[in-house]
Formats: sequence, structure tokens, C-alpha cells
Amino acid sequence: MKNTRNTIAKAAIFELIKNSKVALSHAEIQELNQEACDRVTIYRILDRLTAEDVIHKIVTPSGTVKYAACHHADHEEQHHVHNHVHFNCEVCQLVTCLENVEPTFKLPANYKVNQVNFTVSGICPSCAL
Amino acid sequence: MKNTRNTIAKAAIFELIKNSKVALSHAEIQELNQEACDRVTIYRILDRLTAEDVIHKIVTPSGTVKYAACHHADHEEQHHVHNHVHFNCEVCQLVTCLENVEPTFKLPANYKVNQVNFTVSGICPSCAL
DNA sequence: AATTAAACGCAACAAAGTTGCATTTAAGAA
DNA sequence: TTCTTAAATGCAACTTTGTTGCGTTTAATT
Repeated sequence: MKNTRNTIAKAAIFELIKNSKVALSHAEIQELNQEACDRVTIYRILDRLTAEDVIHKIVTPSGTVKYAACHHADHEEQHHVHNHVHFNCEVCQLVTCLENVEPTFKLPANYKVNQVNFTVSGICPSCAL
Repeated sequence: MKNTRNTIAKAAIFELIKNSKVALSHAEIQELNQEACDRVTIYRILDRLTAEDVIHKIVTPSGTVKYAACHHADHEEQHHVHNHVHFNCEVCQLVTCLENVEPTFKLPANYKVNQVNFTVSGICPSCAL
């Protein structure tokens, strides 16, 4: 893998994502980061963090892209597959990782899986009250 | 539901999607339709067809939006949930509906599901040869 | 044939993401 | 510590994707 550097901007953005209980979009990250770095830089940092497998990309049914921290053990060698469910509340719009919900399914023969994206939309417990 | 009309453009676009073995993006539909109608009109037709539940929207892990025909029985009354898996081949880029693959999963209490988006990326049997 | 609201085309706009290039900077080497 | 250099950044420009408003056209009913 290509060398990557630990820059201030990268660390700051990773902190934002790691400390957030919900997945964040590029726009949200930019705002939370107080415009401390360029729009383009954020795109590039998100790409790097995703490639390094410390965050993962989530695409909601409405098409918005969000990012969340990975919670797998650091020592895992192989590229992690994020096969847990992401819940997208239609009321509060928040996207949360349901780390414990891993769907089971069986593909026909000869399909090779590299990546999965399981997103469920609906109403979360908080908004259902 | 609001009245909808069967226009030439709508019928043409529905035919394109229905006759395609793979899910189509807006750009692909526009090209296949020979620019016979406006870009905006295609967006509006896709929205209508989706609302009428004769096509469904698929969002791939890379964030591209595609549309595929629905193959459920016409007489179903309730709004259909497309809980089958969509496979996105990373080589040929084609997105196909695996109608028979329906993942099972169990959400924590009090989550209400309205919509699901299950997409798996990898290599399809044709490209694996 | 007349009516009317849905659908359309067009222009303008907004949001999201990409690319090229000159400048800055992190991190290892001297 | 300073030197070196490739990674990272900022900025401008651009593309792609999706939206909105409005005047005109057209499908479907009367």
C-alpha cells in the first residue's frame, strides 16, 4: 500500500467521525470541522481513511453518502467486510450502525463478494415515541 | 393517489427498464432513449414509475443510482418492499436483481422498516471466468 | 369539441464529486 | 538538526447529478 501520512486535518476528521454516534456526510463533516480545510481535502481524506479501513462508507436508499468509524479489532489483517445493517431514520434522518445486526443470505454459485451495503429505512425507536 | 397519465415518454422509458436484464442509471436511460425527451422529464418519469411501484430504485455502494423493473404480482395492494439482493459486479459494472436472494435479519425492538436497500459488490459469475 | 390538470421543455440553479497544478508539509535519511 | 521528496493541501475550474419555476403542450374526461 502507498505511504500515508498523519496530517492534522486527517486526524481531526477521523476524530469527528469516531466521536460521532451517527454516520456523517461530507457536508456535515465540513461544517463540524469549522471549514478548517478545503472541501476537496475532505474528499481526499475520506477516501484515504476508507482505504485504510478505519472508516466505512454508507449509502442510504435516498442516495446520500455517509461515513462511520469501523469498530473491528485493529489487528485484523484481511480487508474487513462491513456486513452489519445501517438504519436510516426517515424522521430524524440520522444514520446509525447496528453493529450487531448482520443479515444472513445465500448467493447463487460463483458470485464473489467483496463489499456489502445493507441499509434499512424507516422510523427509529426515538422518533417512534 | 394523484392521477397519472400514460404518456409516450413514460411508456418508452418503462419499456426500456422492463426489457433490460440489468438495472439502468438515468444517464443510460437517456442514451438508450435517443434523447427523445428532456433530461428533466426522465427524472420526473422515474419518480412517477417508482411511486407507482412498477420500478424500484437501487443505490450501489459506490453511490450510483439505478432503476429496475418490479417483478411482483400486479394485484398486490400494499406497497411492496424490495428486500431482495442487488449484485453490483466490479468488473462489468452491471447491477442485477437477485430476486430469489432475500436476506434474513432481526432488528432490535421498536424499529419500523419502510424500505430496504441490500447491495452486494464483487465479481459476477460471467466475469469470474 | 371543450375543459383542465398532468406532463413536458427549457432555462436556471444547486449539490456533489473530480481533476490539474503549484505550494506546503510530514517523515525518513544524511 | 537540516536535507530531501513524495504525500498532502489549497485553489480554480470543471463535470455530473439532481432540482425548481414557469409557460406550453397534451392525455383523459365531460
